[in-house]
Amino acid sequence: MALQVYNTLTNKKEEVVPVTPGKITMYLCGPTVYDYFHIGNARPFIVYDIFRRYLKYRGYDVKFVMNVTDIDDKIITKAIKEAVPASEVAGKYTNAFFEDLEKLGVEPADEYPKATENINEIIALIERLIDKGLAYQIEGDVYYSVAKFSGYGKLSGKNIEELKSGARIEIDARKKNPLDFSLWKAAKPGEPAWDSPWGKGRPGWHIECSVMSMKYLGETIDIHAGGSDLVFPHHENEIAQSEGASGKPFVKYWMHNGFLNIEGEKMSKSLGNFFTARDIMKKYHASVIRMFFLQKHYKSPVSFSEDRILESQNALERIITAMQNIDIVLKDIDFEDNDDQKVVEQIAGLKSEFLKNMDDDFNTAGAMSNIFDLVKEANHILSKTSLLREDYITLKEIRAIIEEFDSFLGILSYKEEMHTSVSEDSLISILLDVREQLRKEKLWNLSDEIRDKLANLGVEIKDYPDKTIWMKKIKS
RNA sequence: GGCGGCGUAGCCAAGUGGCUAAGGCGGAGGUCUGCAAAAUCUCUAUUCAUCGGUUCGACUCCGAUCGCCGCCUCCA
Repeated sequence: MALQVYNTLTNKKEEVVPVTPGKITMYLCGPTVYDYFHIGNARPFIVYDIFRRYLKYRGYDVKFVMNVTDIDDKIITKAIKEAVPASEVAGKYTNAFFEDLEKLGVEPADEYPKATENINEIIALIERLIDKGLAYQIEGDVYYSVAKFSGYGKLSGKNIEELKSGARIEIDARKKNPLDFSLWKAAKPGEPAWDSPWGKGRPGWHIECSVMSMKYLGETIDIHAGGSDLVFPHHENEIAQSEGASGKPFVKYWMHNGFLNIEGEKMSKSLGNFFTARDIMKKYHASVIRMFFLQKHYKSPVSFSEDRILESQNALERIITAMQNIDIVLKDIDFEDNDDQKVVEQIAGLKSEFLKNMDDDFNTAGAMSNIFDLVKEANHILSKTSLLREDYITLKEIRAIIEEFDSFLGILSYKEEMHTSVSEDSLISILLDVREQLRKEKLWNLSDEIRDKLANLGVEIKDYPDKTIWMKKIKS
């Protein structure tokens, strides 16, 4: 089955046919850097990271761009509050953004263009829109005239007349239409500003994504993604700007992820009901957070709570433990590398189920169940008293395939990074050596005391016939 | 009011017009183990919000009702 994606533009699942065969251009609306991002903001960063890597795994040449909005009302407000330059606020949280992304195991985008580094291009696009009669200038501000763009509303399914009658739209008497949005904002005293044909000012929020998408990926791109709250007005406005200027379709497939709710409400900065990703990661491994999102469909709303995260942690440990157990069994086995045809076919069947789910609008929740099918098969073999040659081959295959999938899932690092501190590692290994001696002498009281005390410190021990392994674990 | 989405076991969560409705977490019991942990085996939805309709047949399609959420204002 070919790769299918739910397209917000058509409200249907569609087969992905790239603009250029074999290549995928993908744009994700990035952060406004005025604060640390929260765990809800992390969702698109993680899920589209997984999708992008999956597309690469499937053989597409993927070019992925995410913008950084580094000039904006919120940044200015924060800068005033903290009595520092806006650029300092932006700089600080841009750095934090990259740090957190890396910790989340997100592969760097091909480009991270910043608004302030594309002012000339932004001005050029606004001029183009003015020339085409789609935008107009008032006292140093420039507005987009939505009535001039016939496709306005096609993404969000809204029409201009209905929107106009909506009570929540702020009326600015200078605008031709209340829905007209700003492309360029005249500078107020003390605000950061750039020279432009309309005087000193700064770009509106929507224009930068149009500029950067077209600049780095072309006038028509394959996938443009973001949270579902961006459908209107942000993405609607991007279409108006981009298609208004280029006359070409802006995006083939619009993808929108669902929200993270907390106690039934959307997690958001303005509601104040949020946890920053960096705080969550102090307590839970990034792989656990990825697992949490992987177990849900990206379009569904998700409730956040520590219980849910813990559930994901336990589920992830089932996979990790199986991988460790396979390693222990396979470690001393030397078998010639000739594959068993029956095994290969069986595993290929399980593999194709997984890929089928991923191809179906990135059904990661379904795909994860296929991973657990593999885990179950491996555990089943591991529990047998004596293993046949084909058992070893099956284990080897299962291990390889899960590792292969992890090239885009990014969850197996849980194991490795639970052992980060060298000094801690060596101390524990000494304790375990001692305990091993005690166990040989059947001094169970002492050996159990070591185990229990380590457990109190969050170091969990598992005894196997020929070795003992340990990992750090957070208990609820 | 308009637009979009959702309601599947104790919890999380896939899914299909028709064989036994995935998987995970949690729970119960048995096995294994010095004890733990891990693992394994068995059990944990005669039923998919409610009510109608279409159909030989629907949880899956259509309509209505109830409930929940998002967007319509900055927002992932």
